[in-house]
Amino acid sequence: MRAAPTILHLDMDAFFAAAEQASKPSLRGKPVVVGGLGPRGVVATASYEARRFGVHSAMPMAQARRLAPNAAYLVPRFAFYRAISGQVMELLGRLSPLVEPLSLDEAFVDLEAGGVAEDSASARAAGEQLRRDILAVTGLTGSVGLAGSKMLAKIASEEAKPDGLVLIEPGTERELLGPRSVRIIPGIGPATGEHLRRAGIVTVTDVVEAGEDELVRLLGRAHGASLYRMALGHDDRPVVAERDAKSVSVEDTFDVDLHDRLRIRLEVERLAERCVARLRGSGHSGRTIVLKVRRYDFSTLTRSETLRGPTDDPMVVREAAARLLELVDTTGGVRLLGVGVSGLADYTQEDLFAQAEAEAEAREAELGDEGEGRGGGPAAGSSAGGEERVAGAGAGAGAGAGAGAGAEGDAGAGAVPAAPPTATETAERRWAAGHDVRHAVYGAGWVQGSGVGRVTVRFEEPTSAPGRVRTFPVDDPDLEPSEPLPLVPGGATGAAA
DNA sequence: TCTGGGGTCCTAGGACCC
DNA sequence: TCTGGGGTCCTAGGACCC
Repeated sequence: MRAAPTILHLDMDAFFAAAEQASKPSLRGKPVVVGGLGPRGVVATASYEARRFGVHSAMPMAQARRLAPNAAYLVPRFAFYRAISGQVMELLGRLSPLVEPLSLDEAFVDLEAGGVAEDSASARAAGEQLRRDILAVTGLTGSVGLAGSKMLAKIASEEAKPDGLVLIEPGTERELLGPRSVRIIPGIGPATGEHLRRAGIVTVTDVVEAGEDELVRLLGRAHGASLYRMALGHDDRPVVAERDAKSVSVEDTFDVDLHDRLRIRLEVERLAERCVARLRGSGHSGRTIVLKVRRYDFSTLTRSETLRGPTDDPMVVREAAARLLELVDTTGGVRLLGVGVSGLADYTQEDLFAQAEAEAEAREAELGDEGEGRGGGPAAGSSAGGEERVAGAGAGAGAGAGAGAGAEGDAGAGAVPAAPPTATETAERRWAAGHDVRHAVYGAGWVQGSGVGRVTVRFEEPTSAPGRVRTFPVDDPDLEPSEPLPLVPGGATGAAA
């Protein structure tokens, strides 16, 4: 806890929805919901207009449609959001070398380390200037929290929403937090909140009065102790610029539960390959393969296997995932499958030196197992790990960085169709709601909807007046998908990440 | 038409070692 | 052949966050 409020937390306001409104003049001031449009989609972000109808993040899309039938429903365009996020992060980088992104729309900044603020007045000035810069560069609003710790800065930005700035003066945190619900403390979710409530602990003051021992008894060592410290306003966690990834995973929820064992196996293998593509794209390999299965009744289980050494070989991961699937009973149907890799190592197969080292270590471990070797023997089924990685080295050499690019475009929020798409479905998929298009005659626009062989386009762009709607056949040769346009006049934005 | 996708951190039990 | 404590690794599950 520092004496001056020089830790800044930025949170963009209703980020995905606001980006869509900035991009589409006809949606400004109207309820907009961004999320998965399939039968099992959920809300990623609702605009403030949509929130007035009770729509919020993580709500099933079907429920949102009942609450706000007249809202605009759009699929997320992650490449677009990533490009805007990049601009925002660039602005943060001008304030300090210590910028810790938490997601596309959120970050901590250590203003003191950047030398741009040393007291309340200079911190507030930096925060206000940042908000003006973000608006000028992206056309979007963000809320800023300033405080002497990360936790308080985050609480402050929450209080500041939307489009505001709140500074918590060091020394005032106890009286500010005291009467508030424990739920304002980051990390206290519905389950912990309910657990505490049953113990008679509702406010932050209640937490302090309960004492550390009682909290540890209720919540366990780490959680209890950290909640107690947070309630006192004690939080010394530093802003950390570069955090290493710990795992990479992909998962799909299917529009309809999968029953056919062969189909399930095929999907697991496809997921394994996508996962490896992402793994390689991030320049990693990993040791532990995790299979995730969500059954028809929403019960979720995971099975994992740790190899002797890290791999980024698609075949090794695919086969491990397939072995793990053999351990799972899928009777009754499966709604979600996922494949992940953890225990990441900082190199890929192309890094031959590191690879040779890992193999030497693997051999040592193997020998060691018979003698004085230490700690846990090789996991079941891992015997293939070492050898197959060698086979993969040749195949891996060519793929490299490009592999990750495939993951860029995949919109996470949509569910996967249960059957191969028909030609019409494929054409309609090209015209995903909300995506930008260009027509040879009418110019720039975006897809308002598609179905029964037709696509409806609204012709407008970020800097134009609200435009009008026209409908075309899905295979109209004059119509083609296009890149997002800059949100601000003369802005360099928009291009895919 | 109930409930996405990508992460992080923690706990708890068992194996194994010293 | 009875007790024991500490530490690491692995697996499975759960809470939480955006």
